[in-house]
Amino acid sequence: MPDSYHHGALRSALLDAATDLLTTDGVDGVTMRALAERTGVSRTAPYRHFANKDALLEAVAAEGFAQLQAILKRLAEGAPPASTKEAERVHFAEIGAAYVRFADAHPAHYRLMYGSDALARSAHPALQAAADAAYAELVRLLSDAQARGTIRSNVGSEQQAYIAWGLVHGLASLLVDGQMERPADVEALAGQAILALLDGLLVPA
Amino acid sequence: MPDSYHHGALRSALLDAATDLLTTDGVDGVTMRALAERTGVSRTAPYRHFANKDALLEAVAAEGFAQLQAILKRLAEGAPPASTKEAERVHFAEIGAAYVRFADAHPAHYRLMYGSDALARSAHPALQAAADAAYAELVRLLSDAQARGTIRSNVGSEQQAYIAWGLVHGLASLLVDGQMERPADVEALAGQAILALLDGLLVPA
DNA sequence: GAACGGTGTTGACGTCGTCAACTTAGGATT
DNA sequence: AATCCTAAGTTGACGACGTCAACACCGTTC
Repeated sequence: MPDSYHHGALRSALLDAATDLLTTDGVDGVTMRALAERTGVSRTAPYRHFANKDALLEAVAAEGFAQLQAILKRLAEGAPPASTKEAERVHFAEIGAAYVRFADAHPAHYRLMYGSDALARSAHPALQAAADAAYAELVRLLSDAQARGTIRSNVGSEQQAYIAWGLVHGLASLLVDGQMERPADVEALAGQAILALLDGLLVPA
Repeated sequence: MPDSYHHGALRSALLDAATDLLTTDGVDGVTMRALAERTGVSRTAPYRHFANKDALLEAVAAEGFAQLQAILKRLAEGAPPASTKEAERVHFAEIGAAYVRFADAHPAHYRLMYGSDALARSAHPALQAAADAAYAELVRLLSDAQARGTIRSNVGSEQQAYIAWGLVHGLASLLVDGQMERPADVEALAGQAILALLDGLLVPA
């Protein structure tokens, strides 16, 4: 039913179009009017499915959190619990690399999720929940490693999670915001960063 | 000369007003029209001093880079070259804390400098230079420490700079973008993060 | 004192998000 | 089968925004 008065699946068509525009033109390219045009409806038709632009962007961001969480969860569960210390090192590095790879592959999406383009969490509790779910994977990873005795317990795993998250998020941010020259191998840099955090920068005493 | 036709110092008044608005209302609060009103001139008067809004924001961001660089430089030079290893640890932690303190004290400004609100570096070479100058302080800090034998040389100081910068920038970003619950003591967290990076997360073999 | 150029003003345009009022079409109710 | 209800889509309009074009003012310089 192409030219019917009612679109039929406008809501999901809008989300798809928004993701497309986000990818090609960045968050500024996502305008209600452009979405309407892309989906072949009039300017204000999207308002029948989303209260306003923020609500639409919230849905797009939430999809991103779900994707990221799935990636982290799959990797976190791929850890054989009683492997060697070296295997654990490599595993942590892979997770960090996967996080940065996600940001690098979907920069505008990542910015919408975590950057200044992000919506105020307080006004969007559903988003907060989606973000928390992704973060929880990271905390679990670290508290498990503490329990196994792999990593130190001199500070709580919550604080370690802040630190580890800060590191990968920092690299991801610098990358998607174009703040650093693009390294030759993004994932290798992320992996090295994790290894540096695990091993320490100081020369051992 | 209050009510004279010509303002006299509009350019700097605009920069001050922009900094104010940035602080109170965020980057979205900085509109050309609001700046004009604040400085008591008409809508388009600012265009006599800045080609467009981006040029004005560029000047504001550049001021931020200069401030940050000054902070880092002062701290970097405060390092007695032949101090104890423990003093060096603390010193690094202080620098990291100072970086995060700057971001925390001027969140909107920091976002304009480094976040998604930042202008495209390619289009603003002067900004690139200002940002590079601030970053150079960090690289110097690390390469000096490598030369002294304080920190490892298994990877280059350039990569260590990426990593260290990633960590403090990540924490700063999470903070200014409201992604994490505000920790009780921001600077303490930043300092701990640096110490964790220096010492390593892994339980020593 | 006349011309000039830097500075400030007013008017207008196109873009954006969004509200209000109207229309359409298809399913449920009589 | 005729009716009505309602979700979904449309057009028109508004205010905010960045910014261009044309004009007004005024201190400086010949």
